Amino acid sequence: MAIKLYGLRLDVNMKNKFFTQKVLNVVSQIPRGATLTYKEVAAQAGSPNASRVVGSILKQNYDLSIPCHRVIRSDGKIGEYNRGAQKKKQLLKEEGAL
DNA sequence: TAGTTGACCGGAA
DNA sequence: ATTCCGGCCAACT
Repeated sequence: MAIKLYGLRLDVNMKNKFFTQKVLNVVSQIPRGATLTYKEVAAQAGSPNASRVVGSILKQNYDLSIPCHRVIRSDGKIGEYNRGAQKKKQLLKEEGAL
């Protein structure tokens, strides 16, 4: 559904490709040994309340050049991972991020 | 195009 | 410490 507001088309229920690109970019910039939370990534990408969406985006991404294992939950838990939560924990430990 | 689904978050019980 | 619940919003169907 599209809503017109002051000449702007706000598409409800439709994708925001800018957000997705920004998320991937932010995650790819996380240095070795550092971690960000899903919420922080969402904020960096311009949508502070879209932490859950960050997860679904990273879930879709299989590009190894994007270190999505460095994104963890704000409550201190590790969170999920494409190749298994154990693998994620192991990678972080190897980088000294734990 | 409308409805459903989560790699989440923060507060409440 | 641990579930439970409502809100969030791009992707999926």
